[in-house]
Amino acid sequence: RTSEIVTEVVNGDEVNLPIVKTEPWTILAHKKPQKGWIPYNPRTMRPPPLTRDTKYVKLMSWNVNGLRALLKLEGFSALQLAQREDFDVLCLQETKLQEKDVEEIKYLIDGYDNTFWTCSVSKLGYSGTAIISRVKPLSVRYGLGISDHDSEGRLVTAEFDSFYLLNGYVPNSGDGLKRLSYRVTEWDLSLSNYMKELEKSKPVILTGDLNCAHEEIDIFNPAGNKRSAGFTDEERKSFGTNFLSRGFVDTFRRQHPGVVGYTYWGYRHGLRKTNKGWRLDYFLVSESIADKAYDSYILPDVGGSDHCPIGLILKL
Amino acid sequence: RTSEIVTEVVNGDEVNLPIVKTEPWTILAHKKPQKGWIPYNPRTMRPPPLTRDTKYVKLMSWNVNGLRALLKLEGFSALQLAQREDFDVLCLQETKLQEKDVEEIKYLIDGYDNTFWTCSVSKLGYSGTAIISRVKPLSVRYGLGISDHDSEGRLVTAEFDSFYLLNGYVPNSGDGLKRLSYRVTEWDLSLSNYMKELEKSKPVILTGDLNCAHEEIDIFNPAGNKRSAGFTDEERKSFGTNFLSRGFVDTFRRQHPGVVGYTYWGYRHGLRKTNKGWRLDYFLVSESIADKAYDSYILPDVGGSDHCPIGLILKL
DNA sequence: CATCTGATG
DNA sequence: CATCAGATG
Repeated sequence: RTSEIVTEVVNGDEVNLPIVKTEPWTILAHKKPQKGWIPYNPRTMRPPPLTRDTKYVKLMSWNVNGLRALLKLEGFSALQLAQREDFDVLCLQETKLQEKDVEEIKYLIDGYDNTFWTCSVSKLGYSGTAIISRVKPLSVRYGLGISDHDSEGRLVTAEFDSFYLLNGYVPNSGDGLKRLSYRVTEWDLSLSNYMKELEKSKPVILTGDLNCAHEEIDIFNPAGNKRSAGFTDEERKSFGTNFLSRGFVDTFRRQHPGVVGYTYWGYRHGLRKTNKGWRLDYFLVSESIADKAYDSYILPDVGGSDHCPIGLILKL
Repeated sequence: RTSEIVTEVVNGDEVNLPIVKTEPWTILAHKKPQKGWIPYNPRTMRPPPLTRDTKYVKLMSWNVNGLRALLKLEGFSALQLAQREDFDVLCLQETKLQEKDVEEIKYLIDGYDNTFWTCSVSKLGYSGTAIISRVKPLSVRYGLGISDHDSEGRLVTAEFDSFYLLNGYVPNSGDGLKRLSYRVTEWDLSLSNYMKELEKSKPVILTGDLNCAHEEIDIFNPAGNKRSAGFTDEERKSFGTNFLSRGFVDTFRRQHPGVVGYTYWGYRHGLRKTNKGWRLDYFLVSESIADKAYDSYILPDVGGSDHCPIGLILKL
């Protein structure tokens, strides 16, 4: 596979963007869009850049659906993405790395030498996360600290001065919803308990693929997906009770009520071209810092995975 | 993958050859070539075409290493190969088709409507053979008629007026030679018994991937492969006792003593470019018709598989 | 270094 | 329609 390489003028220079240029934000692909819903368009809906004297941190999150495959993609460059987006921390999900692969790939972006990886030990080449940071975290922990839930490498936490950053890949409920009850009653609950525990000492940020489109606005065909993994009532309710009701704010939705912004499009049937997607990737933050979220954004034009990256600019 | 498409002038017309142009015949890749050995070169070593008044049949055999992959190869056309080589019957091995795939692919070459397929039922997507013929055979049988050996779809026999044509894919002895004894004591023996049985009524032709390089001349590095599947003493001896000593003639070797002609080059390490190969594919014929073998040849320039096609022109 | 399957999403 | 693994050659 080759990612379509698009040449664009950035700051007066011609650069090759290591992206697939689909412009999904031009399309609102809802079966019955409610009145007032509009498509997310990063070109018009992002606030102006912060000035240099404002202290802030830029976080990015991306489910890469296999990091080795992404890095092999012709035209893709992690360094270029880092330079263009200028993030301080990059959180990856579904790296699908084995522990033996991590050593080779560990320092994939120059200048980001603090990297922390989880790998599934139960199923090889499955799941996996990474936190890749410019600055050294105060501490790092892997998993939930509950060995029952930690064999699939789904969570890594980095502690920074003013917050804990959790990078999670929530279990998919699977075909036939065979893992739905585990996912909702065990994983979501354990994760939110863990977050509440951490919150006692510092604000918490949870990012990653939470494998749930919360409301009808977050999925292109709500009616047709009521029993699809990621949009069951059980998962949506769990999202509400475990995360939102316990004091974590969905930063994109707070910033953009009534805006349709997807972060995932299945590979099958060219759903990305017609913007038939789901919003599965989030930045949730403790209520106490929700007002510091300056911009919670989506980069729907970055290809190479069935998910696109999302970002959060947090004022400090 | 793309096969390198080569344009060449054939009969005054420019045609795109659906082939990988490697010219292995220019190289004699023997560790210690014995005096007098020369590389096979189809451009200089093939006899002149038979005139139109001579009755003959043209048989071709090819281990395609996955027929669906071959057909998907950009630049490959089965019809073009058929037109260029003008064979009457094409025998394939390692089609790797499942029974459910056969229906779609069955009539892959216009004008060759008599097609007969075997598929492995024990291991899906493994082994498999086909006979694809312009003329309708008098009868067809699948397998050896011994159910123990017939679950892997390794043999198909077509009866024509003046011979039986057997198309076989002999079991590989495997890593660690774990199947060596089965292959030699069961398969080779059963196959040659079956051939002798058929021979009572008509001459027999066996073609296909016999998974054995018979003599040192048939492999680029004999010393290094004494315990490799396909060149063990056991397999070589079995080739001699089961086939040659029982009255079947290796037509290529009889026509070309002292000529190094390979039909297989492992994908690893670019062995094809340096002509480091094996001769694993054969046309063996009953002694009674050996003198009618006008040309037993190899087409080392046809790519798309780790084996190349071989052919036999048999006068009738 | 290819093919295939089968699991997973 | 992608990723990955593992079997096979």
